[in-house]
Amino acid sequence: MGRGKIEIKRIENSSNRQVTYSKRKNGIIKKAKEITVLCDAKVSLIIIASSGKMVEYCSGPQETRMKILDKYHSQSGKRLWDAKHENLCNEVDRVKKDNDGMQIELRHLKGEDITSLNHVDLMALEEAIENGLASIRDRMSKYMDAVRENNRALEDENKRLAYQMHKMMKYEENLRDMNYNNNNQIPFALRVQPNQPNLHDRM
Amino acid sequence: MGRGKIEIKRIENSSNRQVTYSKRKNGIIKKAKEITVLCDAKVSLIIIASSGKMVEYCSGPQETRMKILDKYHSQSGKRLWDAKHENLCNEVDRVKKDNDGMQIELRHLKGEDITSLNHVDLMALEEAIENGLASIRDRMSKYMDAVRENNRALEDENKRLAYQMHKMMKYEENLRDMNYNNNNQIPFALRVQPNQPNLHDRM
DNA sequence: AACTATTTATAAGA
DNA sequence: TTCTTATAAATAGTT
Repeated sequence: MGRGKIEIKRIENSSNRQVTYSKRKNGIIKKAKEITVLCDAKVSLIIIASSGKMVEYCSGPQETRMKILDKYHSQSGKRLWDAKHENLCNEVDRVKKDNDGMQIELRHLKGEDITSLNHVDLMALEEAIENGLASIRDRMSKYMDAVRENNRALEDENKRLAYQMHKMMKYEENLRDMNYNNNNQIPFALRVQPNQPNLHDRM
Repeated sequence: MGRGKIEIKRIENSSNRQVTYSKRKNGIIKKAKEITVLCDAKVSLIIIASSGKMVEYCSGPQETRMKILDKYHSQSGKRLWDAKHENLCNEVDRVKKDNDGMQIELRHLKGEDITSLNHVDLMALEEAIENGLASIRDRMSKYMDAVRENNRALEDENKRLAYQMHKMMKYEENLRDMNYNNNNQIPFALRVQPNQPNLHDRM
């Protein structure tokens, strides 16, 4: 119906196709409205262009479409909602399963509910926590290293000093032995205890 | 389009209405098929006569109608499915939201994706991690305390020893000054450096 | 988006 | 319903 007859097959020229789509889409919707009014019919019409854009017509208010689709469902016998319904149920189950798993993992990472874990689980959990706290641990362990190194150096120096003190005390005794005539100029308080007992037990 | 023009309003004559319905119904379905082929469109069309009889056209196989209705659902935002479906959809959304939240929390606890957090979030996260690792921290901090305490004690003793060394060296000098006649019995290597420089900088 | 020559749909009649 | 047919409507190609 136009200047020339056309075959009913895909219009290859893209812009022609687009124009024809627009015209015919309007035509169909107009027809749908007309049959609705003329004949008391109910119509649900949805058209989606190849671009994805959708237009729709529905006789009557929104709820009408639902009734129409219900009727379709019951008369065609084809599963339309059931399949959808089933898919949704499956998805809910799947996501809930994920949820439960993550909830447990979260509680474990927070140190809760870990009494029931066996030693393999615990090791895996420990590894996860350790990885997660890598940065904090890094800082802490570096700090610790510094403290211990300082500690060790102090111990070394301490030993050295104690050793020298010891030698020096011996020397002092020698001097005193060799010089009875000199009056004592070293107050007793200055005498050295060469080492402090039990210092290492505090670790 | 016929022998006479008609107004678009309900056809009161019942059999006329029925005839017109039949003709126009076929016309619309034909048009729907044509636009499907000509323009690559997707169409879902359901027509219900006032008698209740339904006819339908769907471009493509059965599953296409579901896709079309899905598209309708998502683009129009209008509720199409019954309450059961809606509840399921809501549940899926809710559970997925939970899922996402937990996934994020998990990643944060594992130290991932934390660059985007502001300082309040980070503090909360830190607190959670700290609580979770309370036992590990406890052990570590007790150990650390012991190390530091030992360190401090060693430092104190070190200072005390150094002070006494200092005094003793003075005393030795006095002794030497007072006894020029004695030959030197202290090798140079035994002379004490009273303290070790920069020891605290290692912290 | 408008025009218009044609095709197509269909109202009325049988 | 279906067929026919005159006529209204839709629209393909064009501007």
